[in-house]
Parts: sequence; C-alpha cells; structure tokens
Amino acid sequence: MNFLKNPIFNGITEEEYNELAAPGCTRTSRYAKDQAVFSTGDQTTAFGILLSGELHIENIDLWGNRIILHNISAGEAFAETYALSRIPMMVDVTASRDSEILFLDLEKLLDARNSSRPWHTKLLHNLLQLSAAKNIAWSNRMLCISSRHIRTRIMTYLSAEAVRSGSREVTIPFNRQQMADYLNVDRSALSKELGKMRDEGILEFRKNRFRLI
Amino acid sequence: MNFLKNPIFNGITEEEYNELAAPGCTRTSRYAKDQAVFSTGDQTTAFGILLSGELHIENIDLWGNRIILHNISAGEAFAETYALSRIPMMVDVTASRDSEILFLDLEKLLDARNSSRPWHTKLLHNLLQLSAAKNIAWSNRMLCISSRHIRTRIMTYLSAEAVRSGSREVTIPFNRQQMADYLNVDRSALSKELGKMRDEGILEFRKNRFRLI
DNA sequence: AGATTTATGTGGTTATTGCAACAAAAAGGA
DNA sequence: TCCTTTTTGTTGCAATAACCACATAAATCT
Repeated sequence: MNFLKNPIFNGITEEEYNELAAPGCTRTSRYAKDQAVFSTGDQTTAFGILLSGELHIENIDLWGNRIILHNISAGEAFAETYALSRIPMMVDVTASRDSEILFLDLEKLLDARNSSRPWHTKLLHNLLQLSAAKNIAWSNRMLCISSRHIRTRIMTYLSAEAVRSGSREVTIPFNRQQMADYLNVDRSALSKELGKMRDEGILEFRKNRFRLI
Repeated sequence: MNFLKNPIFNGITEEEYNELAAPGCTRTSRYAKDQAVFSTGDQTTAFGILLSGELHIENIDLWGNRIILHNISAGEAFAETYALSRIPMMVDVTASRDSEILFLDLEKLLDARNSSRPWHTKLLHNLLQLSAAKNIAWSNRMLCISSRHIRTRIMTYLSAEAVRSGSREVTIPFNRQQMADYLNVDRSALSKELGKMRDEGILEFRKNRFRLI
C-alpha cells in the first residue's frame, strides 16, 4: 500500500482505496526492459502509475526517426490523457528498465454512479492536478525546443533542471541519444556542441552529470 | 447564457450556473486587439473562456524570439493550467482580435465546501476533459515540430488539419508569420518551401487556405 | 579477463535553413 | 482614390546543424 503516498491518491484513505479497488478497477503488471506497455493505435480506458522502473513515451515517425516525448520515473502516472479522452494513442510507451505498473481503469472509476463516494471527488481533483502538471511539463519542453540553436536548447534545458534541483550540479534522466531526442537534435551534433561548451568553460560533464559554470 | 453550450458547462443547467456564479466566481471582460490578457509572471486563480474574438498564447525568449504556443478561438478555454497549478505564468496571452472573455475563479469554485453541489462534480469532470484535450493538442504540435525538415513539418501540420476537417481543403487560423512561429521555422524559409511544394504540384494555397493534392 | 555490445566523441562534408534586404501584393485608412 | 501599413514572396549568402564514418571509451556478458 506504499503507492497510496502517490499524489494521485492524495487525501484518499486505505479504506477508501479498498472500496474503489474492489470492483476490479485496478491491476498490477510487470514489464521487462524494452517491453512495450502501450503501442501506437492502442485505445485504453486505464492509465498507469509506475511503481518501480522507468518508462519512455516516444513516437516513431514515418521515416523511422524516434523522438522521446517524455520520461516517466517511479511514482509518475502516464497515459491518463488517453484514458480520459479515449482516442487512439499516437505514441509508444516502452519500459526502459524492468518496471512494475499499477493500472487504474478510469471508465469504471469515474462512472457517475460513484459520484457520491468520498474518494470520487478526491480522485477527480488529483487527476486534474496531474493533468495540469503534465501541461506545464509540455510547456517546459516546448520552451527548450523553441530555440533553433543547439546551444540554446542545451542551456534552456540544463538551466531549467538546475533551477528545479536548486543546484548547479544536475543529473539528467537521459543518455546522450535520449537527451538528443528530447531536445530534438542530432546526437553527434549534441556531443559536438557539449564539447565546445566544455572547451569554452561554460560547463563540465561526465555522462549524465552536468555542472554549470 | 449562450456560453452554457460550452463544453466546460456540459451537463450544467442554467439554475446550477446561476448558483455557481452567485458568489462572485465569474466575471466578463473585453479586450482590444493586441491587448494583453495575461503577461509572463502573472499568477491567477481564474481561467478564461473566450466568448468572441481570438487569442494567442505566446512566449518571447531572452533573445526576443516569439513563439506561438497556441491559438485560442471563440469557445475555447485558456490558462486553466495555471489557474489549477497556481504557478507564475511562463507565457503571454494576447488578444489577436477584439475579444470578450468570461473568467471563472477556480480557487473559489473548487473549494471543498462546494463538493456536495451537483455542479461541482460536473465542472471537475469537464475541466478534466478540457485538460486532457490540451495535452493532446500539445502532442500534435510536438509531432509537427519533431521533424527537422520544414517540408515534413508543413506536411504533418496540414495533413493533421485535413484529417480534422475531413477535407483536403484546409483553412488555418494563422498567417504566414504565425504559421512559421507555430511550426517553429523562419517565415521566409516557410514561404520558400511552400512555393517549392506548389511548383512540384504537391499543394495549392492562397493566403491561409490550402488544398492538398 | 577477454570479447562483444553499447555509448560517446570527433572530423569532414553537404545541404537545409536561418538571416537580411528587398520587391510585390494586399489590406486598411484618410 | 491615393497613401500608408501590413503581409507575402524572392534572392543571395553564410552558417549551423545534419549526416556519415570512424575512433575511443564504457558497460555487459560469458
């Protein structure tokens, strides 16, 4: 019941959870590294909460270019947008490490017949907060990509991360290729630019640890 | 009371609206073309519903480059993400035409003391749908920009619009500069590429009307 | 430890795109 | 209608970033 600390269950007691989980609205599944959780075209009424591991939400276009739209760490929810709007998924969700996922079926949970339940309003509230947070995340991502220069994208991304962590030392959840995908640039071009910036004394880095100067 | 047809009031009766509007949770304002509705750094607990006119949600970076993050047409809601999460706005909201806006104060409306009201759950539900729809819109935008070639961005954008409208003739809510901002490319480069595509017989266009071939 | 695979860095080449400046066309106002 | 302003199209040039190929380093496996 550790997952009840998750923001999605904010204000919901263990008794209330047992009540909402009773009608078979929840299930837990395990996924191996690189295994697909959802694929493009899938339709789902359930969304996931990542209990352990790591996921990538990515899109592969007609030419085979992959772009990482989002990185999901333990404790985060995903696919709630599709579970809410019921439209076919335009993305792939893939386990980037061995992962364990709790699924909640929104179709059943948000049914009007539950609207008198105390947990119903709380869940709606928490989902709303979650959805808003995702929107903010999109904005941040967009802000990085909005510049047309690799260097500016790097700076925007790293300084945002630095602000978030409250430190000039930043550990990012990406390797080079993933960072390049997130910033939507070529990997080798990214490495090149990072090298230049190191030469100019703007930053230091080793693997996925960066120090801004 | 025409605005009650708005999806945000889905299932909410006129009596219920009068009840929720009573405690001063709503207000209406007019804005002239190019007037600012919100500015970067603003904090708000109210979000807006555009009754008439048109808005742009845009960001101007440290180097003065403007990027249009979203285009709001009559009937659409905006800034609900910031009203929900209370964080300072990272964008500007500007009237691109003379506009009339209905503001709803979420801090007051979503107060727990209202949770027993019939309109409360409905409003939460509708807000959730709205937020999910915005997330989908972000995905679509990102899908356009994910390609590094102008032509692909144009194609991705126009075909998505064509699918939405169910026709090969598409009228977009942007002029060239705005379209370039949305696709995050240089305006003249966009014009150039559009010209090439016309020469190659891929599409026809006049101003903001396009026909895909 | 050695071998294989994966991740990262580097160099060179090409081409697309950004940029700036200008021309033409359309829209709006007096 | 003419004048001004805005929008769109065109060209040349420069530069950045993509692309390709390879080298080096790190991680994983047996």
